[in-house]
Amino acid sequence: MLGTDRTIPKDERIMAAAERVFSHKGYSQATLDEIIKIADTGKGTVYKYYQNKENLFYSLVLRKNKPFLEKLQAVAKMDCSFERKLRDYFMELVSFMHENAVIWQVLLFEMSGSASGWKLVRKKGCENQLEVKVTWGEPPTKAEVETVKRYYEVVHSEMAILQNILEGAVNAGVLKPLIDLHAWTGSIFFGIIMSVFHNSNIYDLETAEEMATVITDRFMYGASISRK
Amino acid sequence: MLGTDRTIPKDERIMAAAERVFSHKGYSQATLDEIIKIADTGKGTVYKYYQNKENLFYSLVLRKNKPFLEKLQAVAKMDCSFERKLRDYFMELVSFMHENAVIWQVLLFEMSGSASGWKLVRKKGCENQLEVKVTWGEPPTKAEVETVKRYYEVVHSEMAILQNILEGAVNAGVLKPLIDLHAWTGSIFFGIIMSVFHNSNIYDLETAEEMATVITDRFMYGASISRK
Amino acid sequence: MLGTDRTIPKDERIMAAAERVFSHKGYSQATLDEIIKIADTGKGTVYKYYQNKENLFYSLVLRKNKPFLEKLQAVAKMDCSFERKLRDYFMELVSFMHENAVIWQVLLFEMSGSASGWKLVRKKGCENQLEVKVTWGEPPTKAEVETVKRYYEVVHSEMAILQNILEGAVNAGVLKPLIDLHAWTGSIFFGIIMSVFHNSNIYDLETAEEMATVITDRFMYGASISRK
Amino acid sequence: MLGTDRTIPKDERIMAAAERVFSHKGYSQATLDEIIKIADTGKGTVYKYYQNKENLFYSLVLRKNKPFLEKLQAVAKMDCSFERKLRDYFMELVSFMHENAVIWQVLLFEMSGSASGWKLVRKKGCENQLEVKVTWGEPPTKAEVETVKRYYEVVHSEMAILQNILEGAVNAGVLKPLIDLHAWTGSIFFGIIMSVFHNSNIYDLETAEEMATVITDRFMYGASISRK
DNA sequence: GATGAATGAGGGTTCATTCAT
DNA sequence: GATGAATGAACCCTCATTCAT
Repeated sequence: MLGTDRTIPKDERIMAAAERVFSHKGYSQATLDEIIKIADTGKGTVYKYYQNKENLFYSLVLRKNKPFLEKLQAVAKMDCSFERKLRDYFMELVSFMHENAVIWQVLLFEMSGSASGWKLVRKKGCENQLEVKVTWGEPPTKAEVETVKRYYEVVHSEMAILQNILEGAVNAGVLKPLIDLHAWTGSIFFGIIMSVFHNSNIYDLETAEEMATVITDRFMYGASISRK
Repeated sequence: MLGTDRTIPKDERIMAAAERVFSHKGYSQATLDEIIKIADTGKGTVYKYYQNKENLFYSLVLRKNKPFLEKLQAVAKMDCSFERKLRDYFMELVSFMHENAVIWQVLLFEMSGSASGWKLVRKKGCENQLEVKVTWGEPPTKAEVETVKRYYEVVHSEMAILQNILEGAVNAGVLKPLIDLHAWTGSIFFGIIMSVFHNSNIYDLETAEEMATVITDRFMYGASISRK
Repeated sequence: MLGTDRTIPKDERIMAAAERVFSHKGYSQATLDEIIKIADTGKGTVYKYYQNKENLFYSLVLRKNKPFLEKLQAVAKMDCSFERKLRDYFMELVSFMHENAVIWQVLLFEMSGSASGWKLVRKKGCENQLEVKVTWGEPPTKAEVETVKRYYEVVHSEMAILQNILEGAVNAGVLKPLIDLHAWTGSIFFGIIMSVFHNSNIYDLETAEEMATVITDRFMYGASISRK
Repeated sequence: MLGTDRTIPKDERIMAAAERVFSHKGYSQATLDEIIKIADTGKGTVYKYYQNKENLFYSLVLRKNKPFLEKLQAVAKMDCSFERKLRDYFMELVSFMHENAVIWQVLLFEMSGSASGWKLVRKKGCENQLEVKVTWGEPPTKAEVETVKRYYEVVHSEMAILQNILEGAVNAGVLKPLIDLHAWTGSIFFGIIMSVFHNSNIYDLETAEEMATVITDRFMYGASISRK
């Protein structure tokens, strides 16, 4: 029981319990009852610190994301070869996603918003602006948009760093010019994530490292034996 | 109303309605009430043809997967260049995943099994065997394992074909030897899927084609400007 | 137990139980748990027939109001002296309000809307139009306005008949011209209601009759044309 | 923030906050959280000075009633015509009820006691004695009776003064003899209150005055000795 | 004494599943 | 066989009240 340790503040105990439950059950299947049971606390306490279930989840995501982002930024700022930089980024990504697989799966699913009949799409040309695109049903409320936007920004914050690294490499003449850099970034980013999600045998540092190396190499030089 | 056409058997009307609803709402948010309303049938009828909600979802997945697999197999059997084959496989994958984004997202989530405290992992060396790996809590019942296994196998059936294509190319000396071919396959496969999930701007055949070409090219020759 | 009689349909059993509970506890203090216990039914059943608690209450009000309105209308259409007509109207009002004291008290309280920071006010000059007047806090949602409007209309339907009777009398020269007839009507109407609410000793037909006579008499010889 | 002024004692700050909140939200919708936030005090403090929510409400009622009663008594003691006295009483009543509409509405509702399956009824003939009349369910506990009795007495204290005025006028031969004076008093008293509750257009002194005049006039020339 | 973190019973509401018709 | 009325466990959330600090 996580909650048994009375020295840890309630809000942290709740957060820890939430992490465990969301990690195991995903969002919809997770229940506050289970969380408070693990945190050994009352139901009202959760609502004191976190407004509601969604906010608890979001808080968890933010909390996880913060140190992760810092690591990624540190990588981006490193003074070293592009290839090294890329490899390190991938390493961090692989480690993190392995540890937080379920939660980030939920995050990505919610972020896509597709299950609600609408999406957030970057405005063409103006990539910082997001616009709501309704595909069916009722348009979302402002609050709903805000929620998805927050999720979107979490993921985007992680991707943006990769995009920067790639951009730098293109400008430095190390990479072929990439049209639609953003799409490329997404493809790599999501590709790695999904691989991690579905390869549970990567769970130690060594394999993570190995995986990062392979991915980097493949990204850089491709799989073909011949040259184009 | 889909169900109005009385000539169509009930089970098919239910299936069609289920597709519509699951595609829109995902699994948890989908309700039988909405499905039967669209199918214009009684609630008991659903339980007659499909044991329960989960089974209905699975049946839908199977039904969608079948023609998709056939297309992929046709691609694999084509007598043409590896590159063409790859490109065509990607095309089919992109189209299909675009059309069935929400359902397959659910499928992948459920398949990961982590949502229940345990996973299915391929036995090292013996890749056809799956074993249950409990990460916490109670071990799953046989029925639960069976459920996840079924999802796993659906996805695996799609990936296997890609793996075959790659394997052939390696053997033919067109591709560099790929250690852990399975992991590679997963990486590519999931990378594409995720890109599709999160790029709503791919929605017509033309862009799908373009995307497939780019992916193929990148996979084959990499992004580096120089040769290794 | 009201619900024991299996021959009565569930929705009527629920309605009967709701009447009992709302009559006893008012709106806020009434709980669905108690209602379903009395109705001997499941909680979901309530939501099948009535969308939610508020709707259940409103349905109850409508159901009570309908026969009451018919009686009042019958009185208004009677071919007799104005005084007789008025007395009969009062009689019906007194009986009804005695029987449904708590429910109508709730109705009037909710209708006033004052506890929500806004009111429905008749537009000056244009008495059929209602407009929202915010006195403090957030303006109400459309749904909230609609709810209060419905309550308002129930009460108004009862008052309108009295107003008609009075108007007829003024036109016939039996009553002094009454400026702001609507306010007058309200004053009389609410005065009677409140008297009933707080005079539990009026509970038989005889006293109701007596009370009606007294009220009529008092009203007439203040309002009668023939003096001052 | 009402509570910011540190010179005012806590209990008064709480009372002021309670007035604001109960006036806005009614009883059930009012929360202690909002009250203590406005009062800028701790939750425990409320329970120190006032035992519980109900008691806080009652204390508020008493506090409001006291100066009001004094005004009414002053009116009753005035040395002037009955008509003037009546008009002034009405004026005070109208002003007060307008200002305290929500709180007094709650008060009247709770006072009726019917919300709990029993009522307080004046013993016939012996009007000062109250007896409990159970209409259904369990009889109330002594404490519950006491609570309702307290509310009853607040309202009665206001009505009693009107009754005195009327009684004096009857004895002085200004008014017709009124059988069941108490019922009459209630009818007038509650009639005015309800009119105020449901006429939000009375909100300044001038209209209050006007209203009082009209009511007086109407009452008088129906009740005046000089006719029929 | 004053506080406010913590509580948990209880509220309205949803929905997969059952079973009598 | 097909139905859909009925169910009730389970959900998220609120808030009056307590009590350790």
